[in-house]
Amino acid sequence: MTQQGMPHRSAHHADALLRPLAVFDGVDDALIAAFAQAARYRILAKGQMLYLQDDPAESFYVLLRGWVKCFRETFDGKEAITDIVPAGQMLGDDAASRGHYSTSAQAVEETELLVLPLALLSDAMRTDHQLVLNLLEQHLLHQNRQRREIEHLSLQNASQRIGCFLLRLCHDRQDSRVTLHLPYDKTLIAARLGMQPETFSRALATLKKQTGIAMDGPVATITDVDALARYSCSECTASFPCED
Amino acid sequence: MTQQGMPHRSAHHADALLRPLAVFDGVDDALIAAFAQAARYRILAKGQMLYLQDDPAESFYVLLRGWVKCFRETFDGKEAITDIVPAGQMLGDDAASRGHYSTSAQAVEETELLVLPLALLSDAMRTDHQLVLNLLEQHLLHQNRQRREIEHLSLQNASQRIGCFLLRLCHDRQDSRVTLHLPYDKTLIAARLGMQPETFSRALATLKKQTGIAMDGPVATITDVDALARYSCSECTASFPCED
DNA sequence: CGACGTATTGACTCGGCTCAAAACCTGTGG
DNA sequence: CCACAGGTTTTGAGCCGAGTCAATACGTCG
Repeated sequence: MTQQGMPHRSAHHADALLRPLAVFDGVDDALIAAFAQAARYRILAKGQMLYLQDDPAESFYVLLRGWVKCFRETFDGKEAITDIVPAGQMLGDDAASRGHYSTSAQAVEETELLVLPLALLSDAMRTDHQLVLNLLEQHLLHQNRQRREIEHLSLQNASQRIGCFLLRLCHDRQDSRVTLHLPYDKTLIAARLGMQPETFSRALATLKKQTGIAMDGPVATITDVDALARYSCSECTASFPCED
Repeated sequence: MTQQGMPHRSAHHADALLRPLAVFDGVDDALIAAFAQAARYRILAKGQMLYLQDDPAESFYVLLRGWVKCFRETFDGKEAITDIVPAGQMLGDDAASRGHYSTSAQAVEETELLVLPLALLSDAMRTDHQLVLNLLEQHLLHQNRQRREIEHLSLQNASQRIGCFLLRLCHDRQDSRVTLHLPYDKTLIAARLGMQPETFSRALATLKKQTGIAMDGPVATITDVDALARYSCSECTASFPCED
């Protein structure tokens, strides 16, 4: 048994990692086991590409640790980030019907993931009803998040978008005072929110003045969550606890 | 037989209208018939609301004629348009799992539609595999379109967004010269593209100068489709025939 | 014709982008 | 421990695209 440090050797481990995923909720054990059997383990270094937009797709992925940036780029090198996927999420599964990836994907930092054959997913989708229902459910959630992005880009200014981003990091906001660690670079957050790093910096400064938040490097302290919500969500179509 | 002018009386007619929809592709005849039986016919006047964001949902709809604007609005009345649905499309079906509508919907002009019970859809989703696969497929398409919106909002300027909008109206562009009629008001197009009417007007003027297009009221004549594509798509992540 | 909704044009403001420089931070090797 | 190199973040100055407010043209329908 190659137990410690090498989960890739063990279908048993992969099984335990796959089972909690939302897409596998209520799905037949045998099917999950089949996926686990076929799973390969892989580590990406920071900045390493996982796949390229329009590449023919043969695998989808489950992130175990780290972050992956999904983006598309124009001919002259500008990029639009469509998603930054956290650990515990599935990635690239939307290629199942299209046959090629709709975005490029790159590791933001050192990242562990499971590699799974897309063909297996396509096959399972043909027969497993629950699986398809779960996929549909996930895509609806994703769609709502995208809808929110569009609203924010056209209605909110830079400071409000940052505020909204911070609010979404406060899941546990029964407390009015929250301290949290930014999940990744400010530069990357800026890109994610569709603005330049300089703009991010300045907008964050005004956000500090307007609402009572304080920053110490990558650590934000929000003294009054409600004030932040009032400021950020005033131009938002969703009322505060910006539901996912 | 109430044949002409009153398709709402006839389940036979509804059947013929539902069958060509992408979601019903390959679906059991009996199931389609069940939907047709339950279908009600309705006409909306221009400007009439179909449903409101966050309303409990009991129906979904199939547009037969006209256009419906889907949007959400902020507390102070600004609105973000998320979609403008053409005839032949389904509407409000995403409420099946959530139980309430995620946007408001309003008729842009006089609009005919079929009203169908959402409960029937939910039931069918529980048992009919093909239907769920079709729904998933449709949502993936929709998601790609939304992704494109996000890119455009963050990368393209006003003129390029308009150009891209026009290009998407030229499905049949083996010909380099195309004449087309704008599907609805310029004001509405402007809102759809996330800009003010004034900006739209000015941006369209520069687009005329830059590429060889001409406008006569709501009729656009594109003399050189390729030139328009070169101008509009230079900041786009998709190469020209901006696939749907 | 007059009235209303739609479209354009003008003058001005302002948010965010660009280019450039400085301030920080973090890790590395002497 | 310090010096240095690399990346990240901040600050500054100037510019440009799009929003705003206001006025004017254009259509169409009564």
